[in-house]
Amino acid sequence: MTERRPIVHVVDDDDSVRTAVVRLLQAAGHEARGYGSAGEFLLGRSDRDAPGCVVLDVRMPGPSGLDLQEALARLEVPLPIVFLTGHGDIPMSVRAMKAGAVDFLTKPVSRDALLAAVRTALARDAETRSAHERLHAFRARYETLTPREREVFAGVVAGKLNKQIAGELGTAERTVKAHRAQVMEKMQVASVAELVHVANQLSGELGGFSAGAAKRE
Amino acid sequence: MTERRPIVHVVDDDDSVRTAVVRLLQAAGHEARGYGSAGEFLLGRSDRDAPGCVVLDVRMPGPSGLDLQEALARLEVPLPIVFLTGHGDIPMSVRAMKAGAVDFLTKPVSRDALLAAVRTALARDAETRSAHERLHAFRARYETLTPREREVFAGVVAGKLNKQIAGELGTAERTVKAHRAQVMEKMQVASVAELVHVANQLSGELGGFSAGAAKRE
DNA sequence: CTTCACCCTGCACCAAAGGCCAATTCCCGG
DNA sequence: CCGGGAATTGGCCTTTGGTGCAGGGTGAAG
Repeated sequence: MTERRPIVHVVDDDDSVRTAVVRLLQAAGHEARGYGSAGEFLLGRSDRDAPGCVVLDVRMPGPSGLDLQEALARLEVPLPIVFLTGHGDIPMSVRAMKAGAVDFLTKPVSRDALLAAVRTALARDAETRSAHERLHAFRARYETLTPREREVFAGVVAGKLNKQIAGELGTAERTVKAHRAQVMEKMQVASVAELVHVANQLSGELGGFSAGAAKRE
Repeated sequence: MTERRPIVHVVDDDDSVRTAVVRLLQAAGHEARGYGSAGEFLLGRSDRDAPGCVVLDVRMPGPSGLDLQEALARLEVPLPIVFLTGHGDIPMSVRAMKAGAVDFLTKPVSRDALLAAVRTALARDAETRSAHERLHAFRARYETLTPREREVFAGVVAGKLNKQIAGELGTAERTVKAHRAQVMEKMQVASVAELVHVANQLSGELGGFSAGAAKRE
């Protein structure tokens, strides 16, 4: 895979703080880059979805750190954020944490605390990123299914018999078998168990089929 | 089911604040009870796992709110916590939020903010509680499986053929079929799809079988 | 010793799933 | 108008899955 080195983005309008943090991170072996404002950060990222995390000052001229957090949350794979501020208050920190921030540190921050938070953030990013990639492959395969195949897919995952599926779709059982084989082929799975497993993971994004009982009475 | 009314536990050493909060909650239609200390709360709960949530002051004589939070986290179904304090700081709020607190409010708190937080807490409790109960039933059924049946269970969930399972267990295919039927019976599912679905949910607690491919080459 | 739960197995039978080959109809874009 | 993908259906045959019936073995508990 593209084993890209994670990048720590440091966004702070205070030059001295920013460069100090960047150097500290680099000294600890991280790839770090500084930005003077939220806008600069958003524009300057060539690699839109490269792995990494953000160290962010809350209070800055222009868009605040919280605004930036909101913007980042809309990315496909949102970068974890470590807040770092000198003028914060409790409601602000709570809001940031509720919105998924990894940590909310106050200046002056200890070297260890910052590094620990960054490590946590990078770890979280790696996790969500790999989870996301795993699902991405399945979603891509699902996209290749024809409408009819998707219906059969749903039926199979729900534990229905070919006969039942055929009845519901108003077609012959033989047809369902054909589609079913196509589904297994396209989804690259060898057993119903695997198919269900995949479906469960995708369920959030595809509208639940939930494997609800077949309920043949 | 036991549609018990959720209870809001208010823990605060300040009598006036406590009674005020309790009354406010009761006026809003909640079942609320007050406790003067963490210890009093822990001892006074007859219904160990009744639904509800906790409104908690961080700074109290004796065990602090954060200590109590830690203690609650060890319960089978931890009660969601809304912190309410007059003497908090950012690190404290961050720590509380990281530990799963629903909100961290500062005194004086607006009536609406408190009620909103309590509503959120109760909603979260109801959710985790129902999820927990759902899994509890499955776990109980899984407990009734004999060792052999569990092995077959794992095999089936992994998408293996009866023949393969038989080979691995060193028994006849017929035997596997027998166990398999028992498993379906005991787990109260009608299809492999359902079984896999259940297994996926339990996987965290049972050591993953992950439905990894059968890989018969 | 008897009872009981658990484990194992054989035979037969039916239902369901899956592979192989082939053919028809519909509809879209070139 | 035509090629081609999608959807559909058929038949045929093999492998699996699921059930019923019957029976045997072992170890722990009463």
